[in-house]
Amino acid sequence: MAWKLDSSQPIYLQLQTELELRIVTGVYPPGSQMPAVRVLAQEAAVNPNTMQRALQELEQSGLLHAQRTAGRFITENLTLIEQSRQHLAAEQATIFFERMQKLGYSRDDALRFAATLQEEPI
Amino acid sequence: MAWKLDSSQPIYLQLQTELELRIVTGVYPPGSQMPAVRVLAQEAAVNPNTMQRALQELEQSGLLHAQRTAGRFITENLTLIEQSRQHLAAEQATIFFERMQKLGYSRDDALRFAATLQEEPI
Amino acid sequence: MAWKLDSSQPIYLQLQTELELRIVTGVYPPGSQMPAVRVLAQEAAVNPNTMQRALQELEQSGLLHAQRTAGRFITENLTLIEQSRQHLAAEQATIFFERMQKLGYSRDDALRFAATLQEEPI
Amino acid sequence: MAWKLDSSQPIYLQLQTELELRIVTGVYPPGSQMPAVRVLAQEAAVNPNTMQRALQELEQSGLLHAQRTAGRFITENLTLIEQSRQHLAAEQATIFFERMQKLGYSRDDALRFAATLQEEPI
DNA sequence: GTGGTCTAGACCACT
DNA sequence: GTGGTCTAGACCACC
Repeated sequence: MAWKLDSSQPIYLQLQTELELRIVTGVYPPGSQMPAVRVLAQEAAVNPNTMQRALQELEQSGLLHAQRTAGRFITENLTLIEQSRQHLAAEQATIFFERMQKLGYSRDDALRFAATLQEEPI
Repeated sequence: MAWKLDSSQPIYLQLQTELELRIVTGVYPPGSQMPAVRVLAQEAAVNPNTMQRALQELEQSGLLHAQRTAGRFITENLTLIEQSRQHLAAEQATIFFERMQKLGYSRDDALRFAATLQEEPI
Repeated sequence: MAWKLDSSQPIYLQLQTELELRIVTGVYPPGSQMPAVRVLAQEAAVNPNTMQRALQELEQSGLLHAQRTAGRFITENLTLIEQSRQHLAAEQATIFFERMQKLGYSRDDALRFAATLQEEPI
Repeated sequence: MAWKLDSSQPIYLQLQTELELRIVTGVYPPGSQMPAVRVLAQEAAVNPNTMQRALQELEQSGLLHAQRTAGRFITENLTLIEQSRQHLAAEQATIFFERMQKLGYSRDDALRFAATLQEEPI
């Protein structure tokens, strides 16, 4: 699985977003066990500590819970997962609005512009 | 001025987008002279050849035109600049739609979601 | 059974408190025989001499009495055990008051505060 | 200043509690600048990363805020500090109740017992 | 094997 | 100088 990381943001935040995305999209289904920290870290080619930090932050949001020796598990709370999905979506929308504002589009203008786009506009 | 470059894309494409953005937003106003290649290259901390390539691509699009000895100038054709602005905007909108699709939002859903966002949603 | 020891206090005092707690709470019932020193020492992962010292101190308080060859026995004097229970409780209350005083609570304030706590306050 | 650490709990949690205590009791007054991470770490004889972790957790609670290059500052929000004081007090009270319960005292019994204690009961 | 903690030491951006 | 991030590698408790 692809772990694309860049230097525009701290790695642990990017890992956090990617993990959240995978949970929200069902790559890691509700109630299932997460791969071990060390496995994920190797996949993403980062230090286990960095991956651990990303996982811990997700744990605070309740999306994950760790069982000392048994591993980490995804929450079965679908409401929480749906909230997370909306959180990620809000993030994307905000980025979009920010960048459009740089180009001189108000939020309304940006929405109107996007609404008139053809399927493959570039 | 900031030149943030990453390795996710060829450098010259990132330079091109940044230059386009500056022209479109009036940092480099219509009809004015562009800074010299060497200056721009130093600012962005890239090889002058790479900057040269980005500028040449912009010449092809008509946004810039070179005058043998006097340097490069931004076009005075405002229609062209407006087209470029819409091109950049379309790029952003496409990125937005792609990411929202990953999250399970259709184009309509994405627009509806964005429209309901408050000012400081994150 | 858990023997959690730290370095904040002499080991034998910690052993003494733990043994007292077990007698008071009936883990070692009145009149019954104590496990052998060596067994206790191994459980707690301490030197038998250290455990021996803790037991001797308890003998002085009357909670235990040794019978030449047969081993050590817990007292059947329930009044003595009850006194010991109150002694341990007083210790805890004192610690509580000390820490609350550090936080700016007088003894009365501390009691009033504790009385208003809900079941799962943290 | 004393930094007493034991192994009964993760160090960063103990540091967190100690820092909270110092803020709440005015050792570090509202609005003032905290000593630098490296200074605190040396004082407590721990790794700067461990101290940093403790500080970051306090930052999440709002008790501190970091200014990238200028240092960390204690909040001026007295309400927040008072909340923190009550939080620490609730922690102590809970520990007290737990230990008294081990000794066979209900919450009411524990309070009644503590209320009858003389000044120097041990 | 698992997650959790800690240390040592490095580099970065910012001022 | 400051805080922030990252890595490498160690040890622990638990089962």
